[in-house]
Amino acid sequence: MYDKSRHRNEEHMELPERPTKARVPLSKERLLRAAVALADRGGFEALTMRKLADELGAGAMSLYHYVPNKDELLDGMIEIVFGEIDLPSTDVDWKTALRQRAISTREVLNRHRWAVGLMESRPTPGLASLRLHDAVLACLREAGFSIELTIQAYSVQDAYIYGFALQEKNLPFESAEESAAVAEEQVRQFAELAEERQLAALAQEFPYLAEVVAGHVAKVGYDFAAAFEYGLDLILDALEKRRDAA
Amino acid sequence: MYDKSRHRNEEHMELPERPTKARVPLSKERLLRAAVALADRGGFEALTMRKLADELGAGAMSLYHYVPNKDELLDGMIEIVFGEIDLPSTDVDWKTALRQRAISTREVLNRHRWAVGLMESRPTPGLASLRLHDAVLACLREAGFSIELTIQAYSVQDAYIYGFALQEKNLPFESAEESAAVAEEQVRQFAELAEERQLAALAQEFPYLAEVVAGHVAKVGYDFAAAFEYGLDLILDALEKRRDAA
DNA sequence: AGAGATCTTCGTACGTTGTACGTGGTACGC
DNA sequence: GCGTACCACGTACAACGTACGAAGATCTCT
Repeated sequence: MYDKSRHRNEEHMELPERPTKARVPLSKERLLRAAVALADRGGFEALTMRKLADELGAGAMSLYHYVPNKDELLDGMIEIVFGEIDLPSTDVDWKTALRQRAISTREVLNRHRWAVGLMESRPTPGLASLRLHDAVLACLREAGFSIELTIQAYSVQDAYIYGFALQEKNLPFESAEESAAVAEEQVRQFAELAEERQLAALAQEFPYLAEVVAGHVAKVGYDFAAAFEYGLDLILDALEKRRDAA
Repeated sequence: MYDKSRHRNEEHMELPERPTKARVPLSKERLLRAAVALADRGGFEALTMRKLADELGAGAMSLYHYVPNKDELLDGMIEIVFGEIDLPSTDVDWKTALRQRAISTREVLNRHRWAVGLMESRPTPGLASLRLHDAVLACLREAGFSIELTIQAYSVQDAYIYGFALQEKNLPFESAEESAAVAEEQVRQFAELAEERQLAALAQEFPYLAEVVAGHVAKVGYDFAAAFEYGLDLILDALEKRRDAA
């Protein structure tokens, strides 16, 4: 990093030392943003108090002036993630609005994969989280869903969204464009296992799996965004029917 | 635990020392079962190589004779969990069969909450996992679903099941019976936040959230099993319609 | 029976983590 | 000038995963 032991201006021939970089004061805001960036870049296990401090050009213990412990740091980071999710619009019909917020949620969770599995589990929701919850509930209630059906609708949607994000969590690639990589990966897994059992025997033992992998995924690839929206529409349409049947 | 430094039968006045407990030899099987039990009891963070060794009356490094590292230990544990999930029956119609395996999956994931978030993410699926995947695909294909629709159907179901389990992951209570506890918890969270902002202001800022929490959840409680099955049936029925429309 | 050889067990030690504690420096009121 | 905050950080400790190599246990072959 840089030499912390040097004195201020004792040696007047020193470099100007770019005051902007070093002089930005620490703050909870800055901590959280740097932590999110670090986790995005290196994954959850790269988020270490020491590494985060290094990133900020500070000592590890300095962080504890702004955050009581690592758990609260995580809470703050999750609040940032929740804040990035689009609230359902009030200008369009409920299905379009909820569809959009679901897609937005998936995008955000794909940007911050470390957050999947932490967001729903935190015991104390923050303001951004509450705001989002309230907006979604508002959208459903104003669309004529009963309280009971609203709760169910929320439960189904969120389970689906977070479950889908969970499955995408540690895919080897980043964006859905290079979907052919999935096929390669799948096939490679088969090949790996084939070292223990014979490949033919494996395809024979799991014929339907082989059919799907070889016959479809490997051929046309797999578009996660499209798959997500298919299931999403399936759920939203079904919810609408339940509402109208009541 | 017990005194590891004692010699075999040097001191003949020793207790019979229950040979069954201490004499059961270590084995990968035993490791995995003990590890699952430990994680079930104390949560994921309680699963430590040292604690696991203690549990087995062994030294920490002894474990590494049966498992190359902790990650492979986790893989083995996850295989056990997958093995506990009921395969879809071939004797009943597809919807009943898949309904049953979904319910079984939720139960298993509720028994082993530490596994949620690990199972889908492992890069190398085991045999139990493959067996389950194949059986589910078989069920759908034989019910007349096209390959494309089969993939979609699988994706939607699993996303929903794992997502639901994720939401249940760190609930404060174990079984769904004491569902009133949820309400209490929810209300307590409101009360906690009310220390920063006023309670009335909070209910005013999030009116729909307040309506749902106070107006319904707190009154009738929340039955997770029923909610799960409601969403599950919604999805399965919708899938059936898509199949018949093709 | 004795001598390797092989299989299991484990003590010690290292590097990394979160963080308790106390110390030093800077800023600002009087 | 002198406290009184506040802010930054060095050191230290317990707990973690695990590399290394040395013991003990068991088996094999003569």
